Amino acid sequence: MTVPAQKHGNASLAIAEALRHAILRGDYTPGERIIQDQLSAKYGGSRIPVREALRTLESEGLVRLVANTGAWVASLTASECSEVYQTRERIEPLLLRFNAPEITHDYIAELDELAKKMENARDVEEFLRLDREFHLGMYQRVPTYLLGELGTRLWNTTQPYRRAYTMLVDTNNLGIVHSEHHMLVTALRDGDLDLAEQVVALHIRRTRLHLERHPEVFTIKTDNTH
Amino acid sequence: MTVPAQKHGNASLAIAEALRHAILRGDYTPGERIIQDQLSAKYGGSRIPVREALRTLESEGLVRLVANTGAWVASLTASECSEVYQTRERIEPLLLRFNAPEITHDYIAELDELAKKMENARDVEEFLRLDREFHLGMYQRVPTYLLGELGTRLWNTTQPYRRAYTMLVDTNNLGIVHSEHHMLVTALRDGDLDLAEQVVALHIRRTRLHLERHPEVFTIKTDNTH
DNA sequence: TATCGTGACATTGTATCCAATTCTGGATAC
DNA sequence: GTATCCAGAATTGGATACAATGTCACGATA
Repeated sequence: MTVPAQKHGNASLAIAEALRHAILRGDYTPGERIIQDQLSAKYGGSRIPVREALRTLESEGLVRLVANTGAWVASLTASECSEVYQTRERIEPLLLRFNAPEITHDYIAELDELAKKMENARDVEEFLRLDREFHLGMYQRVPTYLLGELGTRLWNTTQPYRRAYTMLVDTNNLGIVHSEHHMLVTALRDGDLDLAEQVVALHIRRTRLHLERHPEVFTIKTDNTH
Repeated sequence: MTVPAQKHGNASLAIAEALRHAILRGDYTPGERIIQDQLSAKYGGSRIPVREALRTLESEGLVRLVANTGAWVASLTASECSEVYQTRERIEPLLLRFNAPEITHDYIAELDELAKKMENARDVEEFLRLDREFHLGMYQRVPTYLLGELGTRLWNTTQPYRRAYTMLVDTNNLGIVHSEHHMLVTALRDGDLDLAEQVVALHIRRTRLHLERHPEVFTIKTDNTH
């Protein structure tokens, strides 16, 4: 895949976007080494924009850079992941509150639709896509200075483990998850923002506690952890 | 000031550090344009490490980059600053909880000392330095994956406005601030972590409400805002 | 007078080359 | 068999040069 980079001044951006997508898609495993030359060959260009793209992704927590040594796809330990989830537990309710003015009746209907589709998701990838759309979409109704980015970052860095966990429990054993989604939709429909905040926090908290009981999810990374 | 950068692979780091310090120190005003050539001349080197340093600082929220156009020292509007404070209100109590195990009796004594020194601070700069040490020091007892960095970032991006606000109200009109600091020390000494969390949140909340009543603090930026 | 090109200039973005550092694998010593 | 050390290769970091882009003053035109 060669990124055209038609215009000058967008190569690093385009590479960052492509690599971010590839990582979230699961094309790379956590802990995998990234070689600048390989990326510049793949996307067509010199190593300079690749280096800038790696810096960008590092700041998003998706890549880990070590001076004079190299870059790796970020990997989390179980306790680091737990920390991210605890952070989400505090941030996402606030994000919901910021976005509340634009969570209209029409949009709540869309959320309801998404929640139903998730129940019938055929495979893990479809479930993950819908889950992401359900949660992150809700947080992007209103433009924010940093909360939106922060929420996305927290979501992105935990993506490989969410995938591994979802595959572990299988998509039809997610009853509680679906209940919580419907509870959230109901709370929003009732205009009960305090309850909605609590449901979001509980949803994240319960998932974290589940994850903490499955440390094997965190062994998918390759051994070149550094 | 020329950064030595003796070893290969540290120039961008050194430049980032120097520039970060300069911004926090107030050498640049929010909204000020940053020219890559000027920085590379100042710190001695080519523009490549300067560019990487700018990317790093952008990810910290201290610099704003626009493709093909340039870089500016970050500036906040009143509502953006309010958002940062609301985020701090949720994050810092969690940070306190993470660090609690290492907030020993000896360290609480240090905090008490800092709180007292702050009451006798001669000028604004000294007050700001002590205030930073009091709050951020408390959050760096235990190494974290991202919470520590996040707390520092939220603190740093609001630094120019904290300075402007402190100059506005003068250092001897900060009675409530000092009371809150002592309340926090007391709560920690009593081992009442829930109360400590609440004091931190209230401390931030009250400051935010004060700031919101002083929009003139946000007019210090130069006009080339973009 | 206000608005819209238009050009030169300033500044940023990228490629190429070279230097510095780290990594690898095998030879040697114990 | 294991550890240590030392080339050589692989890889990253940085400097210079040039291309692409944006800025801004200036003048033409309505």
